[in-house]
Amino acid sequence: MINSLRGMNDILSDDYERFTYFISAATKIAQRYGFHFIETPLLEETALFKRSVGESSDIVGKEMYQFIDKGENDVCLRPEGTAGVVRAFIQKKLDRAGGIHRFFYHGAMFRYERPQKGRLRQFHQFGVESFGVDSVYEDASMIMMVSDILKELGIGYRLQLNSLGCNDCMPNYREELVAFVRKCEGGICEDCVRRVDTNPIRVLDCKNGSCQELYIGAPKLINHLCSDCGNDFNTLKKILEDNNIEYEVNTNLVRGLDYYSKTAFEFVSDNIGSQNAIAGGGRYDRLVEFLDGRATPAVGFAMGIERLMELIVMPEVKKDGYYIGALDDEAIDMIVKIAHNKRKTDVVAIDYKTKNLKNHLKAADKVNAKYCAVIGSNEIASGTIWVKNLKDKTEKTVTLEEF
RNA sequence: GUGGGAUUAGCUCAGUUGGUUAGAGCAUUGGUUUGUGGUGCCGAGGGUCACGGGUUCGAGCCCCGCAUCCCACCCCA
Repeated sequence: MINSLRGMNDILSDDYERFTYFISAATKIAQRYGFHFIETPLLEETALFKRSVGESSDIVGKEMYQFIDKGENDVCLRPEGTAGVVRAFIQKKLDRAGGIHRFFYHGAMFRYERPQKGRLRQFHQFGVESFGVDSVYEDASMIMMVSDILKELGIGYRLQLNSLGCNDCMPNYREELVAFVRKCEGGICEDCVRRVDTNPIRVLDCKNGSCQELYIGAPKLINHLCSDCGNDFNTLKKILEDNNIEYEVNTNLVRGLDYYSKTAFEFVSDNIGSQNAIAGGGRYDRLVEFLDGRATPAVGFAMGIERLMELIVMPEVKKDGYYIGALDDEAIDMIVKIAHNKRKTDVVAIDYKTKNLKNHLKAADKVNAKYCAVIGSNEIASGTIWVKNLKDKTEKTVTLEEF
């Protein structure tokens, strides 16, 4: 027997119901915010991710499905969605066109990681990207959109907020932090030693207790923001407060992808295990230029659909459509024909075998039909069909034309 | 990539110190004396005990390997 590859799931039955329910709810809300759908390829040139996500990140450094195709191109399955959207944005010359462009997307992403709960090798994200708006109000609007989507789905969350600073303030801070951590060397764990070189801000997030003690006096980025970044961060907090969105400032919050600057946020859930980030995003004003486009401010977020599916509170399934059954063999051909006609407008389940009325009613319940319609010898003789409303339990006999 | 746990029917799980024919609930399916259900009653089907080796007279149970899932690290959505 051939099984699916490790970390790659089939989505069907109840899972599929949840999956599509999420997509339709998120799509509806993204459209209310003025976003339009974009579909980009699953396969892209590897260089796209090396330049955008960054080679120092784990995602690009060790988790990509990368290979050389038959045309000798170095390609990989996309590990995230933003890079492809930005590439499309530039390729279609929308950066030159100017103005505001807002997109949403959803689809499969691929990362070669060790699977665990909430972490798959092929997983699905829903994301949005907004180009051309440098106002922090757009950042706030992203957060409001995530909040609206989660609310629509009945999902509780905690919102964590941080500012990563910009080109003016971040590099100085980074140097200061690296200098501080280097003084602690000897006392810190192996991971932190490595992080100093790869992604120094991550040391602040270390789960090792003894490292944390050493970092108590570490410089905080939030205190080193330039006036622009500081003002924007304060404005953002005020907008969220005005709109009744609770947040906590987490000065250790870092996005794992290199392209983020200024606003960074993450929505976490306490109910799905250690892989608890259900949505994350932020501003990436430098990325378009970095990928050879004309400098364009941008902000976006992505949500992990599989992680959210566990948390979605599904609406109650309503009884719908018809079940049509035959009490006598002679009626079978009749119900097939009736069902064929009825299916022009309604969901219709039929049984090809005769049953007694009791079993037909049972079967109608099983498929969650609203009406159970049955034809037996009485109905054949009079050219009628017996119909029972399974919800209010009323029943009537109508002519076939009326049905 | 590192460490730990699990794997028995479609699903959730029992299975005694290694001993005849591996069980339950739910689900499926049939019937329930002549046309009223979702919640009665009776029956039936369904298992190479994940896979591959080993120990033993004998393995679902013990040992080794392997795969997958789960948990933590790591990373992130």
